[in-house]
Amino acid sequence: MFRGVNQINLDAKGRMAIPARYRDKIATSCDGQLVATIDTEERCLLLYPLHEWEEIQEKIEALPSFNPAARRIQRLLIGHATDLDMDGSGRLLLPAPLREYAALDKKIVLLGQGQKFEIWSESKWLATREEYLQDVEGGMAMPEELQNLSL
Amino acid sequence: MFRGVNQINLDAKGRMAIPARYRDKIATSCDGQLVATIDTEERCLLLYPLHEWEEIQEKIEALPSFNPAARRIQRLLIGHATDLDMDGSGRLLLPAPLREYAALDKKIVLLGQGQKFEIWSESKWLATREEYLQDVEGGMAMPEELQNLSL
DNA sequence: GGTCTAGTGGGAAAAAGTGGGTAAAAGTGG
DNA sequence: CCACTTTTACCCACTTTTTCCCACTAGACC
Repeated sequence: MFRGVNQINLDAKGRMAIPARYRDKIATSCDGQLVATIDTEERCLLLYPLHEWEEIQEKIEALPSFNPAARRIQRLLIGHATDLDMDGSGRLLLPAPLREYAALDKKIVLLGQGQKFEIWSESKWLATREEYLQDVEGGMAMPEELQNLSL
Repeated sequence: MFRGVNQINLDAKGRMAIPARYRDKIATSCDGQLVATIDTEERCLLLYPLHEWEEIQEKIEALPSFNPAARRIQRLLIGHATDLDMDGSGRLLLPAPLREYAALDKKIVLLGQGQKFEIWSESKWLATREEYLQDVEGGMAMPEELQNLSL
């Protein structure tokens, strides 16, 4: 399980150094093979260990292909999914199209999210986080399961 | 399984270089033999490994031929299906009629979509993608299978 | 304060992409 | 049916990009 926020700098070639504390887990769980794709609701990227992604892709491909909404999801998610390998120094090269989608410049944020990571531009992440906090404060509607959660 | 976006340039002869990361898979799975046809819903092309296409063609041929809608699909899909071979440098020559249908000029995009690829003109793909993202944001109606998908 | 490790940058070798030229084949006309 | 023209396909060479590796810096922990 991945968790935590990490501020990371992209270098001039678009590479990001995976924080060392995740490297062993990634190396053992998927031999350094990851898949990055876009998040369709927010302008950020999702980063999965290879086998996690393959399960998801199977589910997406199994959707009825005559359904327009399903076709869209297939095009967006599978269409943007890109295999990435960690290099010898524990870095990932994020392809230009994905960097553009998420507006990643030098400063980015890597968010651990259980089975996957999310990659945000730092500025976008900070803005979105503020927005979320406002919503919670404003008494945003919550599903019942959430209200019964004891932290 | 194919996935990912690839920006590709057509050369003056209408050839497109298949990205190297797909070549091995194509060479082993169908000995470099592919079939391209049109997508009837969007102005893009579909690219299948030969045997994948043959299964699809059998299904299309089996449709009731007295049904006008079925006849249309047969004429459009089978009618435009064209055998293509990778050349020694891993390139495909896209025939002029197909290029015209999908409005392919120099800059095109190859989208991995599981068992097949889609080929788009770059400008059309970017426009369509924006449209899709808007729809997702706007809470477009989704099939039940999709709502239960956890990514 | 020294050593080790994570992070960063850059350079060189290899591979991928691009273009063009030539030979073969197909099509056309006499 | 033969010859000529045009198109297609195959191959080779060059340029650009990518990938891999090594070295340096900075920070942390002993």
